[in-house]
Amino acid sequence: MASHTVENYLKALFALANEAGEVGISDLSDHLAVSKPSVNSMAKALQQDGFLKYEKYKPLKLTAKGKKAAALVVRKHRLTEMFLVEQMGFGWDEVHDIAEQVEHVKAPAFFDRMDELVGFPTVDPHGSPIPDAQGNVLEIDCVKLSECAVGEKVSLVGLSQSSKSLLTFLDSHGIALGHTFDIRAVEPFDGSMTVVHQGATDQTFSLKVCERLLVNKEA
Amino acid sequence: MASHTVENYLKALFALANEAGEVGISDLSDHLAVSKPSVNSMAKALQQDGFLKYEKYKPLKLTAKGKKAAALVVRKHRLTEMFLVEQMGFGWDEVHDIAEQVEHVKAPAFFDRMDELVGFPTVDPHGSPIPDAQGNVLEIDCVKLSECAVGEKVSLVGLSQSSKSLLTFLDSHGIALGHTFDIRAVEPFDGSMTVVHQGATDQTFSLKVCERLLVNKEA
DNA sequence: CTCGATTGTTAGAGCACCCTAACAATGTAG
DNA sequence: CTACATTGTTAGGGTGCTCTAACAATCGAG
Ligand SMILES: [Mn+2]
Ligand SMILES: [Mn+2]
Ligand SMILES: [Mn+2]
Ligand SMILES: [Mn+2]
Repeated sequence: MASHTVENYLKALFALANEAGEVGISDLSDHLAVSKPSVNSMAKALQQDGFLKYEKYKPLKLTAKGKKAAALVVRKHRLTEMFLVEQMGFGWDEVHDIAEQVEHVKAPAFFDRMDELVGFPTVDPHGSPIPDAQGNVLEIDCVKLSECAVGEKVSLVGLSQSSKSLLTFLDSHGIALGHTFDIRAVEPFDGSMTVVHQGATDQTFSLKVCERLLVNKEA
Repeated sequence: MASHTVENYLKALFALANEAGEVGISDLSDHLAVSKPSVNSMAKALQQDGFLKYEKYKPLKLTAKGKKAAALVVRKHRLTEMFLVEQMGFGWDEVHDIAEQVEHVKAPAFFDRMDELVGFPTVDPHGSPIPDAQGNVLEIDCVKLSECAVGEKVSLVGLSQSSKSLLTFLDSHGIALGHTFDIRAVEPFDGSMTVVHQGATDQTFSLKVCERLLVNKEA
């Protein structure tokens, strides 16, 4: 099994590839808060173990083996988050840091039981998909709220880069997954949007917020 | 916070001191499956951090700080075991290895919630006491079954060194914590005991088994 | 008291992971 | 096409934890 450290590298590689396409040494260095030379030598080590294809000055590419290993760590992370929320009563803004550690436990039965107890979920508490036991990830069909037009009716299905502060913001506005928005107006100047939340209250969100809300049309 | 490795050393030190009194480098070496030179240098490091009093060729002695740190790891381990059994449906013979890893998670809220969800237990699934949040351990009043005499009626309150094979043995004989035994006979030749289990079935246990069953007189 | 077994220590090295300083390659703006 | 910013690499070193080989201290039996 991969070490705690290696698992975190793989997860970061996987996440960055899925949002930025190409992953460079610097991206990983920023994301993991580790120096570039450290990433560089880890890249060589991961290549050695067949997790990565690495060529000098070229973007890093996970191999099939690397992708699967990464997806399985993501699976453990997201199952843990789901378990923490559903079975242990934590808030969706409290679970990421705990899951960041629990994901490294080597005990398949532990995660299998979590899966069972929360009813084999397909998404985590932030709407991100949970890879299956083989490491396959289901793509979720959604767009950023910021890309929607006036008049559309959408429902919140996920978040892109759910940070603690975003989650707190959403909590304070009473917003949760599944809630609906009727888009009333888009301000051309700064891209802020005015919507009707849950068919009831009017709310205005900055572009920054709208870019991080992933929604599904046809509410 | 102490590293995964240091936490395991502290826990071993604590456990060995509580059962063997004096703890030597070799004891720890055996218990942790690590070479004696490794233990030797770790002893110096732990001394450096104030967890241990170390003098050449003398037994190792945990300081108050060391004892508290160790007890808090034990607390996390045993709360985890309790949680795994009570909330997740694992058997008492499956939880130790999982807890051995989960105990190293740095997230007080995680363990506090476990504690709450299982109702602030004082003993783990094997009858061992759970230290409190300050690191105080309650001594449990018990004796080995092997030290009891014919005619006594006792109840099982714990196990000394509960190994997987012991737990499996007990399971296969339908024995659980809280069960009662009427001591019918003690074989002078090999120390084996014949008892009435739960006031119903007759069973005979070898000395080896009887030495690991901790019981309470006056059932 | 002495010898041999046990236990503990030192020396020397390796592996995983991390760092800074210096330099090289790459890509882009002018 | 050059100049500069960005990105990546090498060199060299450090920490935590581990090991084996060799040697030293301690303890108990005879
Ligand atoms: Mn997360
Ligand atoms: Mn992690
Ligand atoms: Mn245990
Ligand atoms: Mn452990």
